[in-house]
Amino acid sequence: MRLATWNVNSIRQRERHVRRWLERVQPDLLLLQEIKCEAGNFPAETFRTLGYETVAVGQKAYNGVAVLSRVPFAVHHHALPGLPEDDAQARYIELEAGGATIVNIYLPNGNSGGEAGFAYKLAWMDCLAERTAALLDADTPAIIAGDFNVCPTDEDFAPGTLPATDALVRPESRARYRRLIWSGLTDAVRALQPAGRVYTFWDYQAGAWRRNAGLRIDHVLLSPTLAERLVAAEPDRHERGEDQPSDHVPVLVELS
DNA sequence: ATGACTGAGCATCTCAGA
Repeated sequence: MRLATWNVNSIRQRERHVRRWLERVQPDLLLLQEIKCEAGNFPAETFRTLGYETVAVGQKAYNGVAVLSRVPFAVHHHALPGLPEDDAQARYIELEAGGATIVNIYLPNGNSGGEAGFAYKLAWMDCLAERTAALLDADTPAIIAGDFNVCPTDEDFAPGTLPATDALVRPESRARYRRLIWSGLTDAVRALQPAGRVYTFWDYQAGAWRRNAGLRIDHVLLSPTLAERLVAAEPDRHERGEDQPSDHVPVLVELS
């Protein structure tokens, strides 16, 4: 099985990029974040003609997640279980496909909205940890993937790109990411490339792509039995060099 | 010294992204 995650920064601006990428790579599942539209405006028909069925959870202007699949699936949750009922931010889809639970997340950035915005990020991460612990306790094969908005270690961002006060690297964010790892999940990319510069995002500003001043914030986490089947895991840097690209590239994982 | 974005929206600025 081949699965990818990709923050597209507006599906309406990136529809042709996604279409071309699906034709080239042909993954079984593609998890999208920041579709930036309501579910009814998601271009599902475009992807259906390529053999992919779609589920989208969206809202106007911000956030939004979707899953494209060419294998049968069943949607289990349209929001992160445990969050307040009135939380309307479109950041989570959980489904079952290929005998595994697939969780697609767009984790809050945490840099806007002051301390309240950062507190929301941390609460969201606490809630995610509860959810993943429940899946692992039940021995459910699970993949937790998406835009985590966390650089797990200092090796996961280019020197000088972020101040220590940034929500992507603050100790509180990293501690919660580590809790996910310590609970038994495997970071697929780092399992195969334990050290060195691996990035999934390059800012549009200041020539970040040209200087390779990137961040590694898009992750694929695997439950133990799926981690044993890990064959490949790598960001597709090619996409960042395309015309009018997203600031994130796809991360592709292959399981035997 | 360096370089100076992108997308959405009740829009021609503001907010968010990271």
